[in-house]
Amino acid sequence: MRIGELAKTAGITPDTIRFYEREGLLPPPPRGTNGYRDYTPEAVDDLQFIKNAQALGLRLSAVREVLEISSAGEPPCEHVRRTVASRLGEVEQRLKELRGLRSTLRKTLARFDSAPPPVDGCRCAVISSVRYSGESTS
Amino acid sequence: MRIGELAKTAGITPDTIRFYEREGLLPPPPRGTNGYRDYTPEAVDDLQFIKNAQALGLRLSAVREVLEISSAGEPPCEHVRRTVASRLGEVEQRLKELRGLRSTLRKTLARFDSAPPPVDGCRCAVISSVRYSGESTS
DNA sequence: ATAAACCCTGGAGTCTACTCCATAGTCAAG
DNA sequence: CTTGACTATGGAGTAGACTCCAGGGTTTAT
Repeated sequence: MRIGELAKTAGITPDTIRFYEREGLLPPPPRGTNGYRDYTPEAVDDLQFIKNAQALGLRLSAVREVLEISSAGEPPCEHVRRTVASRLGEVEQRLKELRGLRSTLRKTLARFDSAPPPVDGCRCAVISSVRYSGESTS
Repeated sequence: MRIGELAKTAGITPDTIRFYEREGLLPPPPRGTNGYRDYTPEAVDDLQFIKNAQALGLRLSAVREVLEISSAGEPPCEHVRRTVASRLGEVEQRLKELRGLRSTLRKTLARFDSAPPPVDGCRCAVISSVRYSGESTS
């Protein structure tokens, strides 16, 4: 099948597929005499694999690592397990941060209700008095 | 004071201060005859204000909005309140997503324990069978 | 006087995962 | 045959918040 059909089947765009190929995430398919990529149905699974990995919050670089190990003949499962475990750690850390941030935001909002009326030319007394507990935010 | 001293006091780098100035987040200070920036102690508060806003997870563009409103003579408090409230909504949404992702990751990890031993040349049965509930992840 | 440490500018690079573009060749339908 | 839909390539652009660099002037301490 051609790239457009594959894209529609996988629910992404041809541009993304070509991007994955450039990035080494998708094996380059054979080409027809016109130069068009000619995919086998396997490519759908390849793309689904990438989507699944992304759904776990893995980066494309992690996917590439897995594929490299895999194409070296090793079963990449142990590597994947470690990647997933490490990702879980990140997510838990992030949850902690966000809970702290939520608390700060709530307190900040509450402070607006008890804040003195704004003075002309002031910056914002509430923000100026923010005290935060967490670290990174974004 | 000069930029290096201000930077040290505020706990950031001179590069970041110049960046803020370029971005309109920090008023350009007067210059000495040598062209060096010459800050008043107020600049420390200005930087602290930015840091506080960032600690609430606000973007620099939001900070800039606040400063623009403020320098137009209006007290920006109501705008800030709405910004903070909206940010709280984002954070709560993100918490929801991350809890979903954490659950998926945990289930995925658990599946490694009950997975059949890896076969040579396999991609990774566990990832291939991921079923996710949440939407965005990153 | 000389070296270390500071300051200036404009501009490019970082990271991630795409997305869009121009230019051009190819194919299918009417 | 023309029109429109598809494909190809290489390269640039996006967001966000910096960070680093080259190439040059200045200050400070020894």
